[in-house]
Amino acid sequence: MLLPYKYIRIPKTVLMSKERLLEFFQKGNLNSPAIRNEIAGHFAFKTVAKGQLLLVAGKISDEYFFLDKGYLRCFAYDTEGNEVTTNLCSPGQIVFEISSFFNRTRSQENIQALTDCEGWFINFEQLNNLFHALPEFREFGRGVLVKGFAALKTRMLTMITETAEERYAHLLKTNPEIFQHAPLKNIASYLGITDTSLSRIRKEFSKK
Amino acid sequence: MLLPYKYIRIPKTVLMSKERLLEFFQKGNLNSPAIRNEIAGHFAFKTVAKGQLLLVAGKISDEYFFLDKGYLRCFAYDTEGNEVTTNLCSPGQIVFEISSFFNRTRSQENIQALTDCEGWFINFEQLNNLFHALPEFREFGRGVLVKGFAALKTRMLTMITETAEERYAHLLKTNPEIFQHAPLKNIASYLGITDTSLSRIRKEFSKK
DNA sequence: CCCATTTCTTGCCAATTGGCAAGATACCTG
DNA sequence: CAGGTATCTTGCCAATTGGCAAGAAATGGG
Repeated sequence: MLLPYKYIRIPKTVLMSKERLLEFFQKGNLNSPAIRNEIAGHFAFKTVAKGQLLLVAGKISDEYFFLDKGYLRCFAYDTEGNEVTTNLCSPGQIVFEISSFFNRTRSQENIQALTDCEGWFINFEQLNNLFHALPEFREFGRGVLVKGFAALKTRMLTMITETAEERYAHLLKTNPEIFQHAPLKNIASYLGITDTSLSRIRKEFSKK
Repeated sequence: MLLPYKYIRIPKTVLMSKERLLEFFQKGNLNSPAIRNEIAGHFAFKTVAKGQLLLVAGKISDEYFFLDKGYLRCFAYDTEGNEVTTNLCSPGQIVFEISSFFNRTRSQENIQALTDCEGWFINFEQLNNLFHALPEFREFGRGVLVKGFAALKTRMLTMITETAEERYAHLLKTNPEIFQHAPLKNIASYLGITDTSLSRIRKEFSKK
């Protein structure tokens, strides 16, 4: 029996080239092409369809995922059970739940595809082996953590020092594409406001 | 000529024992006493008098500092030049500015002693050498970053989901000692509110 | 292409938080 | 221990943000 068409179709856009993964390594100061290729060889291809979860709360994050194409969001829940978008991820980033991944504990967060996504992943054991085998890759891996940490510190500072409208204006300037891919209600909770307030802020903002 | 007394006096409480540093290593899964001692051997003693800066904005953070006694705060500036307390640090923690330290860039933040402090530090070069030499210590070092990252993520989530009063109540419950050592205006900006609002929240809160 | 569902906007009003300034309190230094 | 400085509190009022509900718009699945 033939499988239904939708199960065997591979979108034409899926080229499965590690080009951008290798570029990402290069930007992260992995200067030896041989080492970049060696590392990339341990990453496997993965797609996540729009709406699907790359990580489900309660499970252990075991994919250190380089997002090649598409957009993802991370979300947790508040005390009343409402979803709160904790991060919005664009292509060219590593996406995973740091605490669950490295401590091997159940994740508090979910990671969901906002659009159809493609990328490359490696699991904890293989990543750790590579870290211990390759000093350059350790430095690279630390750089990924440091960059993420610094970004979150900056975001926390803006939560303290800026108004909702200023945070909105800043996101619109630095990450305009996300508005094409994430629902406004997700962007609202990411900015720390309600969707109602974001709607009003956008209305005011468009007048200027 | 004799030095004035205050320049040569060493407080009686300064025992300069690495006891708590070694305990901290043990809690961080460094299970070999020999390795713990080896690592501790590279840390040097340091005091910071109340009000003094462990790190000055514009300089490169080069001290990975284990806070043994006392309390520290990290602070940055908003666009109008007002101080914003970005972190409050209690004994038993590693304190440094991650981005400046690992990227060797100028710090945006200051680190200031809220009380007289004592602790142990190691510089970037020595720390990095130890990381490359000792796999266990790398895991430990990663654990320090992961823990700090996770704590900041939790704090960001509370900034989004909780009211100022709830954040205050939470800090009072989880870190009551800090109220003995940090001025309320620092605690206020750490909580993301003005000192005026914190004062009112405390007034309301004490009624309950 | 149509219907159901989700998302977004808007009006009305309330709750939260902030800004300013004055007075009270605590703290440091000589 | 006295005076100056920094911190904290409080009153008054304004700005920001939220809650709810209804309707509009967009989206997705059959």
